[in-house]
Amino acid sequence: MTSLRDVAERARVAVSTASAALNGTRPVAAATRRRVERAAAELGYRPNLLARGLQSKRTRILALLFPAPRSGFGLTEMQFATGAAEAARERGYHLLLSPESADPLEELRHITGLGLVDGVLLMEVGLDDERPAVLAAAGVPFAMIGRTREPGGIDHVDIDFAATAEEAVAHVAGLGHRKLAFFNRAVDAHAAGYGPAVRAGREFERAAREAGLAYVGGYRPRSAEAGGKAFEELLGTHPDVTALAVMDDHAAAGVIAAVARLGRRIPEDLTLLLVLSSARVAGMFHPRLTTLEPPSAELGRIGARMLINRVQGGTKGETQGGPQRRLLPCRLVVGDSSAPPREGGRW
Amino acid sequence: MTSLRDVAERARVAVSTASAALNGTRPVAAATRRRVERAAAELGYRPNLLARGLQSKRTRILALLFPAPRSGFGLTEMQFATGAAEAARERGYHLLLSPESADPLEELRHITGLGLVDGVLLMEVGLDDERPAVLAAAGVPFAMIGRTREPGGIDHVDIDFAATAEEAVAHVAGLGHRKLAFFNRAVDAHAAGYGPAVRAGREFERAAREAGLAYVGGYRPRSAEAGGKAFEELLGTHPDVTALAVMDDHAAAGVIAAVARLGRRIPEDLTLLLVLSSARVAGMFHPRLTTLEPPSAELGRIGARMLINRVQGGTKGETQGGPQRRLLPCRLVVGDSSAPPREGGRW
DNA sequence: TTGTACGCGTTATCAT
DNA sequence: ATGATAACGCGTACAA
Repeated sequence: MTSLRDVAERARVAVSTASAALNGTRPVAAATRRRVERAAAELGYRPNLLARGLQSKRTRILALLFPAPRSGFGLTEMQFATGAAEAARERGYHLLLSPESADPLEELRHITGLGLVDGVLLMEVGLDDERPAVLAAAGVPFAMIGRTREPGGIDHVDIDFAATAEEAVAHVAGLGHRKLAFFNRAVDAHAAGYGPAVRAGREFERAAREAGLAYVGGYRPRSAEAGGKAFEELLGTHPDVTALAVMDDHAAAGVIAAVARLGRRIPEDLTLLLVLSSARVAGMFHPRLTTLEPPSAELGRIGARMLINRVQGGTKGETQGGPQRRLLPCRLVVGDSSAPPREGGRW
Repeated sequence: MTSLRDVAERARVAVSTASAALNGTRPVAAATRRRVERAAAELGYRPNLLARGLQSKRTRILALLFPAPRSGFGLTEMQFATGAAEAARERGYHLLLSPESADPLEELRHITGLGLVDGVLLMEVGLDDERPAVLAAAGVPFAMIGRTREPGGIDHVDIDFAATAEEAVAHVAGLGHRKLAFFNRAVDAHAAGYGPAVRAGREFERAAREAGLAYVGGYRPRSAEAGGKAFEELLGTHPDVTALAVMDDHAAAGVIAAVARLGRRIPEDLTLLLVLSSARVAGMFHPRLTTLEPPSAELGRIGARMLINRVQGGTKGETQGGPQRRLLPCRLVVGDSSAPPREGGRW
């Protein structure tokens, strides 16, 4: 391991001069700087992050608190990590993947107590998540992908459910549909406060009403079987439904199967929207489903950037001011499951 | 940040004694140790990883080199990361997610030059991957998830394609099928040396032959459309095919659509196997596909453990010996796409 | 403009 | 068994 000392020796300057020359932290004669830079290049010098961090109290390492993969945990959730890692690298930071154990709060205290990370990125934030309070109390910079019920002054980036629902409703209404049903994601017992489910449900209902569409909600199938069954129930009470948005991949598969069983077709008899899933997954269905794809990697990227802003704000005086908030709509990817309703068609 | 010095003062001992008491690195009187431990607990002391790493030359941080998510990059690949992160945490290590840039080799030199990580975990290893050589030359401990053409003495964990193919063939043959076709994964131009595709292709052919089954290979559809087209071509030359294994999710979707177009059914007219995909994805198809699911998280876990063994082997004298190698078969998850062939059925 | 000296928090070495 | 002290590699006052 070649150290700054080696570089200094080779350039015939003091270590502090070498440091200054490379970091530009104080005026250095042009000639000297060049000697140092050349020496550093020749030796392939890399500053030791540990030593630098020990001294400067900043490691340029961020932690992403990663929940244990539950069911319903898909590709999109995982892309938070890749997006965040990329954005971090672009700004000279590193991302630590911190899997959450049984006791997330203890995990949090652990990872922050080590002095290893400059800040923490939270994902899968529950409406009543306790982690923000712990972090705030500990004085650790953090940002959220997702948000609590009242994010207040906390930096966060989340899906813009209102805009997403509006776009979905506009798409459906534009095709001529008059009644929209929505199958929400099943809430795990412990995750009753799952933000996306709550917000999406609320916003779809609101958007439909504002667009003058009849709306049917309340279903939360968690499997293909449940999806098919929910759909049949729905037809029992609302045989005039012609459009359905589903927020669960498996439930959508069940709906497709149910439609086929009934001898009907998509999209002729039903316009089907897949909500919060990747176009990659939607493309595996037959027909290819119209999708509202969350900008997962982008959420991760922006979350990381917010956190870095916050971390640097402490010293550099940037972004010192108010909280950073950002809401991103899903992208509507129109597939082969969207079509105008049949004239006077009923189930 | 409460430091060891604070603990020492509170326990009225020297810093070195406090260190020894907590780490058991040298004999300490029971009473003294208890005083130190109590002081540490009361102060909520956490050793500073940076300082420890600076001194001991070991950071207990591993880097997972993460390729830029290409197409064909799915949930299973991402589970390497979560598995590795979990295993690392269980053994007191941390996992750094290192996205690969345009120049992977430079990336490698960068991440290893920082003195930040004790070792590197490689994934998506190409048959002629250059990274192992770079790491070996740099003297950086590493392990691979996947393997090069000749892994030689390099620690690695990979899918056992031979056993996987045998299990698939046995399943199909056990149902009474006499002819098996295999649609391999499309190879990206730059990834001509993609191990899983090469090995799976070879092993399926071998396993079929050894089981006395006729075999048709050579197809590499990369999309749903291509999958459907490939299937129709296949039927043109081999109308007696009754079983098909597909290693690409989208291609499988295309095959399902093509079967429906032809007015035939799965599994009655075709037994369809999805290879190297998650049961979660397979469950979204209709019918639910029989799957050969790779043990992705387990691969990640074992890879991380191997790496940790290797890293610690340097000092502790463990695992000093030969290379660690481990091959894990995929898990056969029988779905609704498997059935005996129709009597005398032809396409 | 440059060099010297100290400290970050820890472990390791050497006395005691 | 314990305490003082020297590193680890770097940044940063302060002195020159």
